[in-house]
Amino acid sequence: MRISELSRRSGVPVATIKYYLRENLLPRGEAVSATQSDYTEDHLKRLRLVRALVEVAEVPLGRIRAVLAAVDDPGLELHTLLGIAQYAVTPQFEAPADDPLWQRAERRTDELLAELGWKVDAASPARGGLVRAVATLDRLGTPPAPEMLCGYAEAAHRAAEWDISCIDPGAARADTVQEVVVTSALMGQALTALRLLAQEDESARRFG
Amino acid sequence: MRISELSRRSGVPVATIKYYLRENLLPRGEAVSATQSDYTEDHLKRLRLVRALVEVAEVPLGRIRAVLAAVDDPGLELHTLLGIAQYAVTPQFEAPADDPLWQRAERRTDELLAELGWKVDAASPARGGLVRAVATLDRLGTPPAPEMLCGYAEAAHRAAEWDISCIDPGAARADTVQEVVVTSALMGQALTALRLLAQEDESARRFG
DNA sequence: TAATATTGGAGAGTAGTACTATCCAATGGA
DNA sequence: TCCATTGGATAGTACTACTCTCCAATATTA
Repeated sequence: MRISELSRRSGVPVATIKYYLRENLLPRGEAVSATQSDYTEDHLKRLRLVRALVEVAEVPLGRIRAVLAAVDDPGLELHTLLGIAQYAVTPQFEAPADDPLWQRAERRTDELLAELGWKVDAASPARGGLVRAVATLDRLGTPPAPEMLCGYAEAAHRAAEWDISCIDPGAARADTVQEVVVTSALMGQALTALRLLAQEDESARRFG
Repeated sequence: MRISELSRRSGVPVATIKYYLRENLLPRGEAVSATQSDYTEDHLKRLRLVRALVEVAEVPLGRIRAVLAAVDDPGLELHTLLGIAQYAVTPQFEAPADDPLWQRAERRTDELLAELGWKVDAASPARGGLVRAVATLDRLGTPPAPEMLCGYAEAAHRAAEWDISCIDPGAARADTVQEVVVTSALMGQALTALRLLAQEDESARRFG
């Protein structure tokens, strides 16, 4: 198909598709002549993936590029790929040096992880994100109760079990890979939305 | 205290504090002379809240302004305030008209909510966010299984129970209000991080 | 008291992200 | 033949969140 049809079927403007081609977020179509390339269903699929990550998961384009490179790398194992997908959707930041509050948050986080028996990389961006949330709550004068963190961890574990059980390690790799990335990013959005809805319901029951 | 001390104690540059003053994210200090104003501990508290929402929860400044107006409105009930806080942290978007995929996602979402017995506003931004996530997963060819959505909902409900049970309706309003906003936004970050950590652990157990 | 620093206030400038518009020459289709 | 479309490149735009510079009026300090 040509670029105009790709645009029509995806709902993405031609100018934006050209931009994605320039930015290596979408591979070039096969050149048919100097003024025409042929795009396939795979291009459409990839374009939809990019739009899903941009619009819904709000992943910056630079991160999406990294995710796509991982998706296209046939040598990567699923566990590694999941790590890359996670890295992409987790905002990075540097930990402040010599902040006693931060160090306390790190201690509390590591204690929680030890108690749960979760084996995670100490350099995991998700661990950093959790430390930051705990440290920030502490700074604002409302440190989370250990039981609350534990309850949250149980809830998170329940969701993660579904995520991982959805992965069929025997299925065709190309399909699995996109599914891992998509599930990690979009079901994260779903969980966030569901928590807010549950809050609304619970708040209505108690106060409304 | 003067602006330089406010800057030192908060870690926020003076230029940024001036910007927040201009943008009505921080009330002006009491004018002592033509070149000096007095800032209080409340200013520091407010500044920390703004930074927490900007840096950690990644809420845009325009939304933060709306949240702060709600926080400062003494006439608002807790349930209403929670709604405003939710509205602020949920990105807005308009639903596509006449998209059969979207309509299917709406049906599935409403069925889920009915099954769960959750009483939520049909115009709730969180409901919109859930519909969008479901519709996007569908468009990408991996619609979430109903049991999975249900499992996620249970997990979300668990977290939300903690959120709401933390609220003491009898406590001093000014404190409660900030706690509601902060819990909603920052524990959301914590939940996201915990889910990724749980994924990492679960993935390591099964594949790693 | 003189020199230096700080402040409030305003406006302009900057950096990053994600497009969007315009232009061009080379086709392609009616 | 002639008008629309395409690939390719460059420049411009919109938005957010600062950051910088300047000014005159104080404050502080040597």
